[in-house]
Amino acid sequence: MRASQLLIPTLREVPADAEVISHQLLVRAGFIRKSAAGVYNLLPLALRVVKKIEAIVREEMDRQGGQELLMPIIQPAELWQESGRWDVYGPELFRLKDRHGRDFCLGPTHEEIITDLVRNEVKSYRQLPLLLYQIQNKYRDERRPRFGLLRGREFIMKDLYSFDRDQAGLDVSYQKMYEAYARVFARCGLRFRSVEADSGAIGGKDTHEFTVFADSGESVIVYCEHCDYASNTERAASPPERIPVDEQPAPLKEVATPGRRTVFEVTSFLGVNEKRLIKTLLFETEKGFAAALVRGDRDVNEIKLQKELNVLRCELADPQTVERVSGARLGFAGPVGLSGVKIAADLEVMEMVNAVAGANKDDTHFLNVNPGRDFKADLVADLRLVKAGDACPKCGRPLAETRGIEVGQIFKLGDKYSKVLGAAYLDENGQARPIIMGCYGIGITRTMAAAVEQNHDANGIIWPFSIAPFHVVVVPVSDRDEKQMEMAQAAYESLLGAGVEVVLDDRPERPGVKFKDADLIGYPLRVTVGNRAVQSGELEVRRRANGETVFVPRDNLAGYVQKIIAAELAQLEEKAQKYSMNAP
RNA sequence: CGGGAUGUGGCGCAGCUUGGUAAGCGCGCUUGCCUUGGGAGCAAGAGGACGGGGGUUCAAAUCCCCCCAUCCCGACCA
Repeated sequence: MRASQLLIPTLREVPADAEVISHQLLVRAGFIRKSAAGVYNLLPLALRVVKKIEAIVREEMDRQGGQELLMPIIQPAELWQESGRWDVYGPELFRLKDRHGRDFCLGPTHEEIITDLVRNEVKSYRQLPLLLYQIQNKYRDERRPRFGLLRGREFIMKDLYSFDRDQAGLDVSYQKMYEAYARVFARCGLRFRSVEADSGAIGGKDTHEFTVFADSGESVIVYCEHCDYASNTERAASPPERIPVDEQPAPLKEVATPGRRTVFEVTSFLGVNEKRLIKTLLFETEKGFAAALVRGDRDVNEIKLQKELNVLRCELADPQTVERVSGARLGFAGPVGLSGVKIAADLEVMEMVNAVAGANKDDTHFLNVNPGRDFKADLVADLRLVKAGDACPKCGRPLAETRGIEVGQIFKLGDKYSKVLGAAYLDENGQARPIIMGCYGIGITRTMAAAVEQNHDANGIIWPFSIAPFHVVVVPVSDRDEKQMEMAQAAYESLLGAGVEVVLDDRPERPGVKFKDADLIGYPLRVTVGNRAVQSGELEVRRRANGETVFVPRDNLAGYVQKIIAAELAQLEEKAQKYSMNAP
């Protein structure tokens, strides 16, 4: 392709509305343009990248026996009503009506549609297992779309659904997808990790997220540097820290703590360690108020809490509510004598002896609070938010923390959807059984953005060879120098002939402009044709990633470039290989 | 949804406090000359009526009200 004819509108300045680097660079380098908040045009370069990622995904899905199909974006409300999610999904579901007033939605996911399809078409155990997938646009009316392609309202996703006879079959399918996912992201040149995750509203038990390490990521994950443990903090388990105590419970005692509101203020005023304080946080749920108790130096994991309380809504109460419910200003709530509130205590709290806690009275705390004796917990569970430095639940060594972008997630659904939607098969004995399902998503457009987050420098994007929109750009230094243009043209044609994806930058621009654009766009290789090349017959091949430059005789160019590309792809394949048959 | 901010040619911004004497700058774009190894130079041009609506005023980009859009923080997140 000739740059003079391609739509690659590069920008010199950073767009004012782009915050994260992938958003800035994709806009500046002419890959995307915004249409509305969270809705983007994918320009020719971006579409090429998307297609590259899709091709890798297809290969890996097919390798595991996946079959591609295509399901509708517009989905009838009836199916969603049948599964119960029409009401549960909330305002995030894009809803619309047709001219007859029938309700539809734009699919945010396709469990309903695929389950409907399968329940109608699959009747026998002989038809199972089945791995069906599609690559399709998805719609979620996010409350707050942000970060460009990282969190859009319209995005491209690959979703695969597995259908098995039983749990053992599901385990096999899950295993296959785990391997496929690791291979996909390795081949895309991403540094990632599979992490244990929370299954959220989709339900199901086992689930892993594939997370690309990046500071701009929205998920916080903890991982162990010594073993293979990694988990989203939303779900990370936290074995209680055992603190040996040789004290005997002492009598409860009230002390004045005037104006000491925070954990730090109270403990330093009383001269005790934060680990001795019981932090009491009030939450409002649809089932009433709940108090979460954790040690003073800990934070509450609201997702764990919500799960343990078995509620849909769980929000930290505001100060007025706290005052009303506890009878004291914010900062003086405690479990002792707290009534009308469900008390959920973290495991660690139950082991405390002679602890400090709020007295539900202004400017007052209790000393020598002993769980069980001074208050009863309605619920004892792991409620705390894991953070860096906490012990790894697998090997006990300190965990590290990092941020990441979730590019894929795999779930074991079980019979959640097949039961409500009535997707069953007849087994060998003629017995009807629910189909056991799994679902597996990869954010294609998000993966593209994540790749930019991980692969860029001050000058622009550095595409991995496997997903670069083009492999090479040929840059004649002067468009007015006939010999250079001729040589560039010949180089371009020889590369084209060799099957290399190449752009000839034939624009009448000064060399600086073309070099800057080449770096910004992120072609992995640049072939420069200047006077030196004309005189020596050797072309300059420069690697975008490290600036390394090699001079290659013109007749060897195509072969040389082919070799580099092959080597780079082989290297990625080698990384992918490591993940094969290497499951959770 | 709560809090904050912004909206002026394609992009980035100034002007708004103290209404009038102004729509201005840089980049980009067009034409010509010149230049050609890291976003050159000179010259001449095209392009906005200031997010939308209403109001105050002799007079509004500037003041007031409503709405919309966009971004940030939070909440939320198959």
